[in-house]
Amino acid sequence: MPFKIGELAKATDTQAVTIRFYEKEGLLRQPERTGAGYRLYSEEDVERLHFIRRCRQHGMNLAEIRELLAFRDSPAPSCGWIGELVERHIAKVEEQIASLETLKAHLQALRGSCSGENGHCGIIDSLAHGAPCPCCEGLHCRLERRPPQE
Amino acid sequence: MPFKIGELAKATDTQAVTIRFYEKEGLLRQPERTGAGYRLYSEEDVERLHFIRRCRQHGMNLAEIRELLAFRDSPAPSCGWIGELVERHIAKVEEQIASLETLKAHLQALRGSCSGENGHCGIIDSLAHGAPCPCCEGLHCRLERRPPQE
DNA sequence: CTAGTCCCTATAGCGGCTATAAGGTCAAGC
DNA sequence: GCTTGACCTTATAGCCGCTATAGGGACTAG
Repeated sequence: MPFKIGELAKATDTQAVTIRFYEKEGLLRQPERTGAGYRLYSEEDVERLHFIRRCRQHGMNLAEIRELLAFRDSPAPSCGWIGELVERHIAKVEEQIASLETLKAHLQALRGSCSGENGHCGIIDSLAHGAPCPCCEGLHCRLERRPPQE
Repeated sequence: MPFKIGELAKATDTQAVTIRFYEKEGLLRQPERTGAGYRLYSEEDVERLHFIRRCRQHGMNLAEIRELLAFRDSPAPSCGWIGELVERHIAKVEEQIASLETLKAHLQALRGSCSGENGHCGIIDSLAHGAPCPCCEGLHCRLERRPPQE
């Protein structure tokens, strides 16, 4: 009945390396091993990894996920703080959206600042001398730290 | 008239380490040095660094900035591709916004899924068994890769 | 002459993976 | 039995754009 890492990977749409990474990070338990040293998983692991991946899809970081897993592993009677965690999360997402909207407006203005004529680029000029982008005074909005895999 | 790295840092709201990093990356030239080895900068460097920081604020990565600087350093007659770069950039920002809006909706649904009663958390349940967040099938939306400095 | 502020280089770390190297294991087909 | 190929293992380095740390030198004011 137990299965190897490739199957867990397929079932959860996660790369095997990532699974081993989660194990090293303590998000997944150390699994049983076959005689040859292959990791062996069960349905329970599928569920746990699903949980982790859902959390990642919701933009939670590994520290937050660790907290949630700890709760899941030993449920306390009150879970109000989980709602609060989600709440805080929503607030962060809203901030990001607002920041990106401002950025977009600024980029649109930038795009319009060059006529493409007389061997001189207004965009370059604006970038050198124009007003700073108001969206992210402290360089908060780091887009594209990694490009979406294409 | 030339000034040291601290002054350049202050003038452009950039950390000295970051300036040295840009130099290593080839975005800033190797500056003159004092007898003691201190870097010496001019107004031109302020302008160039300003340019770089503006680009960063607009969410451009260092590779894109390198392209723009190359153009700035040796202006060609036609600069249509710069407009296109900005255009592509706007498209990416719009994608991000859309992705975040979907995420937000999903988080709000999640928040509503727990009554906080009978020692059992609906949010945890939804995360383990609910539908995946549609916003980022391939985990495209990596929020918070670095938290905004606080 | 000391304290404090600036500057220098070099190296490691952040998050969440991804990629690469170099090899072991197992089943199927010849 | 022997090869081929798909799978598994560990270990290490790299991605990006910095940030932090260690360990030191230079310069100024009191």
